[in-house]
Amino acid sequence: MPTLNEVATRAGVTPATVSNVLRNKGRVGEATRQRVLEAIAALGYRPHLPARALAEGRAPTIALMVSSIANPFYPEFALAVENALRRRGQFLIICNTEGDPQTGRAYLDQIAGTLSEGVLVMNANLDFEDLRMTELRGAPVVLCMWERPLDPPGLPCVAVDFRLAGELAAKHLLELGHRRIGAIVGSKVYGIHAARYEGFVDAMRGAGLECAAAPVLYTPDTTRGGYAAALELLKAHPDLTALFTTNDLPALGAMQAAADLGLDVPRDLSVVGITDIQLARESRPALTTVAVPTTEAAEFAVELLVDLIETTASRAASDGARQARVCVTSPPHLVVRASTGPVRKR
Amino acid sequence: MPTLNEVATRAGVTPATVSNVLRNKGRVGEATRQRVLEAIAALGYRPHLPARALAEGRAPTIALMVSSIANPFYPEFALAVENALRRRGQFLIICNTEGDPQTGRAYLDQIAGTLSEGVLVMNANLDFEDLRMTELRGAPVVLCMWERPLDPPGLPCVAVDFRLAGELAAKHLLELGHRRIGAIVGSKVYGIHAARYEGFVDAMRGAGLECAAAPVLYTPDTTRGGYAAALELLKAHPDLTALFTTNDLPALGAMQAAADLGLDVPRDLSVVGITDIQLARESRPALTTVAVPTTEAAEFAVELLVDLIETTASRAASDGARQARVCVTSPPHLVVRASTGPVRKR
DNA sequence: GTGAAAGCGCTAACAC
DNA sequence: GTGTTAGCGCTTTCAC
Repeated sequence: MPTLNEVATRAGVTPATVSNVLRNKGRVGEATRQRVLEAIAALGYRPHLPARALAEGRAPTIALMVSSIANPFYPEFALAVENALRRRGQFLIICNTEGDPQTGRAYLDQIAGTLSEGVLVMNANLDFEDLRMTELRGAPVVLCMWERPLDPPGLPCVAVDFRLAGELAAKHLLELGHRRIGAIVGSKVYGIHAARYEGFVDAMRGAGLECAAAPVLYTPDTTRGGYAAALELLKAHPDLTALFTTNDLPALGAMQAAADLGLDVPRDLSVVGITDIQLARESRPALTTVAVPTTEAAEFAVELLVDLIETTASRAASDGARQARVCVTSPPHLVVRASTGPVRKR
Repeated sequence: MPTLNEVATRAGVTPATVSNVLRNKGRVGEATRQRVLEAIAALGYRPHLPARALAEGRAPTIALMVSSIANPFYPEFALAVENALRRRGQFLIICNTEGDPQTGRAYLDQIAGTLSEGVLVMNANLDFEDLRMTELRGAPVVLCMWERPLDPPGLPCVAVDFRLAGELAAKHLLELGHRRIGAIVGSKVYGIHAARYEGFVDAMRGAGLECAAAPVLYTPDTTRGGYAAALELLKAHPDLTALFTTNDLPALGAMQAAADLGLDVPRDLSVVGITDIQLARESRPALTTVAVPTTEAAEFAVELLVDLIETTASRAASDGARQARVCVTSPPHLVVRASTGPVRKR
């Protein structure tokens, strides 16, 4: 591979000039610029990114930490992130933590601040301590889907009003006349679905329904989890006419469970989810859900991260204790499809 | 961030020694080793990956080119790749080409051989010329899911016997007594589903059925595509009792179309796919499909790529025209679920 | 066993 | 406008 030096020799200039041409910095005469560009083309020169990273003190990649890229929601998000990064000439490294804080830490230790300029964190079950440590080491961190806009985590984040999402889902069911509503809450462990459930509870209370009356089940945030939970819930409470779930995957699972129990969705049972992943549109019946602005969140996250990287670079670790920035997306909104319908006596 | 040099000073040795300790190379006295390790721990030293990459002449990442990481099959594959890479201390960069050769080329130009030591290519609609160019530049390339083990592409690849997959799917339908079978072939454009269809045709011929009799439709390799194709096929040929599709996504779409036409799967219509993505298990009815060894393919691909990287590094571009290696996975196998059943007069 | 020195390919001050 | 000079943080021969 040709180096910048060889380009310089061939064009009869010094490396510095080639570098300037390459990055449109410094003043370069039009004639020289042409000669340099010709040399670059002739040699097929391409900048060596690690060398540039070393010299600049910043690498052209960012890391996206997810528990598993195979979870259907993450790829949609990752795609949006990659797009935003590509526009800025950055590259995306995918880090699967497998929900294990140790694996996450190992990744952070290895690449944060060296190979990766910054870190994007989707629900990956990371230690907040590790993340703060990462920040201190000079690699900005952004939490990608914080659920409580009003209750920031002490780390920069993109916040989505998931409480509202839960509320909208619940209100939709209430408006359809449902009163006996079961709730399936994904991943209590990670603690990220609490706000959604709160929104649900608020709406129920608002309708004069004491929520303790509604059966709740906590379950892993997967189709399988939703399936099992729905089965259990529906067997224990045959009078339920609707199921609220904190995520689309469990909702999809719940619909399968209903089918297996011989229940027709939405005639016998209404099901509503949250997020609006691609699958929600494609399931039969298509899932009614509260759509979350995924792409917007991804773009905000990248924007915020890049911003932090710039400022971190400039202020040379002056005031560490500054307020962590939080960036709120536009609100989630209800998408009515075929999985919900008016309540019906059975 | 502390540097290797600082570690050396603190431990009272030279950088070379620290480097040796770090990589277990060269002889280092046990006492010194201890002092160095202490210094590393005390300072919280972590190697600067770009610097190492520059010095070693090789970066610790590989690039995975896919048309879109949001396509449900790729994340499963990407997960397996990431796992295999992580075990080897390499990192994964995701490159979405959006099915556009230009975008692919831009990626290759930027990172192949600089940021990325090698390139893994999933069906990403890349120019083979660009790939060969990439190889010449010193960055090995591996095609991840070549469909014809017997007909290598002139690039190193992991081959899966997709012709057999098609054959198995067809034979399954034939054994169930189906004779009027429609075929939905995904993405003729990319040319990657031809072998699957060939296998289907072979099996049909083997059963004494002239295949021209079976209606075929080419369509994008998506749920939506399968949906539209199935709708068209079933309307034009109401006598069809089964649908063969070259991929799971279109198969899933076909099942939706059947449902929307009031057909019961599998009573009125059997549907079979190829691949066995996660969704296949989770759909209702669960999809009968021919499972492809995804994880194995991912592991083979990484192994092959790493191998090529080593040999490329050692033989200093001596014999360029060597035979491209092809690595064949274990054969696909039929997974019978609920979407296929015995033929029934209607 | 450990140290000294050169260099990987590039950027960034500053001098001319 | 363009060249000169130092590094960036690490690995790697080769002396000692």
